[in-house]
Amino acid sequence: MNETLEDVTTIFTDFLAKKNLRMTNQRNLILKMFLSTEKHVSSDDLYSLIRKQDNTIGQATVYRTLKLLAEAEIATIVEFGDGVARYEHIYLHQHHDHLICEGCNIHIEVVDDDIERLQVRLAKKYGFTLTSHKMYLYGKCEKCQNISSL
Amino acid sequence: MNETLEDVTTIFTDFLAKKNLRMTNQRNLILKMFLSTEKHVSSDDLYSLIRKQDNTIGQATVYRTLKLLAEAEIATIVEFGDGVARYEHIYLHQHHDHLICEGCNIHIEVVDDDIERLQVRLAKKYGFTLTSHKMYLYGKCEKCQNISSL
DNA sequence: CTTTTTATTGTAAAATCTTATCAATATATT
DNA sequence: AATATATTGATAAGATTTTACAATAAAAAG
Repeated sequence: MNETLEDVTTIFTDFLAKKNLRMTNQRNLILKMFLSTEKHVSSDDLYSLIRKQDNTIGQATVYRTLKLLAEAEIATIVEFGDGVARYEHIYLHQHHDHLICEGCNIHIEVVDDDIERLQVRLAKKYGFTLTSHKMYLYGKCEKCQNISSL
Repeated sequence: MNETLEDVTTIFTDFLAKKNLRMTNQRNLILKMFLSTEKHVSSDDLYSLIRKQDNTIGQATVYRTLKLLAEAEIATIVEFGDGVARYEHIYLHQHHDHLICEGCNIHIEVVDDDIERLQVRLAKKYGFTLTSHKMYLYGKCEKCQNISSL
C-alpha cells in the first residue's frame, strides 16, 4: 500500500478500459482531488473542493465518478447513518474499523488483528469466504465518560 | 430478552410518559406491527403492512414513531448502504452481526462471543467504554463461491 | 485526415427518502 | 365543561442521488 498518484491513475485507467470506458480530464481531476483528501468525503464535499480548481465541472460527474471509483475498489463507502454517502480511499490508507464516541462524536480508526482473524473463522463456520467487512464500535471516550457521570 | 408484546408496550408507554408524550392508537398499532416483523423493515415496508389494517394512517406517523422507537432503544437502525434506513427490533431478537453474501445477497445473523470480548478490549485500549457496535462481514457463500469459479 | 461511432459531460428534471408545516383532531389537565 | 397540550394526516419542502438528453469529446474506422 504505497502507490503513487500515477500508480492509482493507471489502476483506474485500466479498470475503465476493461469496461470500455475512457479516462477523461474530469475523471482524472476527480481522482486526484479525492486521493488528496484525508478522512471521509461526501460527493458534495468533493464537488466543492473541485469547483475551486475547475468551476465548469458538473455535480453529476462527481457522483458518477465516485461510484466508478468504488467499483474499481479504489474507494469504499462509509456510512454514518445520516443519509449521506461518504467515501474514503484505500491507497495511502490502510484498512481500519471505527471507534466512535457518542458524546463528542470523535472518530478513531482502529485495527485489531485478533478480531480480523476471528472474523475469518466465523465466516468459515458458515461456509463463507470473506472479502471485506465493516465494523463500527460505539461508546464513550474517557472525557465523555466523566462528563456524563456528573 | 423474553418480553411479551404487553411488556414492550409498557416500556414504550413509560418512555413516552417521561418525555411528556402520549401513547396513541397509531403508536400502539405501529409498535405491534413492528414487533410482528422479522428481519429488517424500512419505514416504507412497515407503512405498507400497516395500511392493510388501517388505511387512514399517515406515512409521516410511521417515520415519526420509528424514530421514537429507536430513541427508546426498542428498535435499532441497520444500514445496508442503499440510502434506506431499516429498523429491527431488539425484543424477541438478540443482538447479532451480519454475514452477507455478495453473490446472492443472503443475510445471515451471526454472533461470536470471542469477537464481542475482543471488541471491548480494543475499545478499552483507547479509554472507551462500549455501548454497542455494528459489524458487517461481506463475502461469498458456499454456493456462490462455486458459481464464480466457473 | 475525415467520417462515423461510441462514450462523456453538464444542465436540469425526476426520483427517492425523510423532515417540517399546519390546520384539524384527539388526549390530558384544570 | 373549558382549556391547554400533543398528535395526526396531508402535503409541501428539503436533501441526496439518479436519470434524460442534447452538446461535446474521444476513439475507431475508413
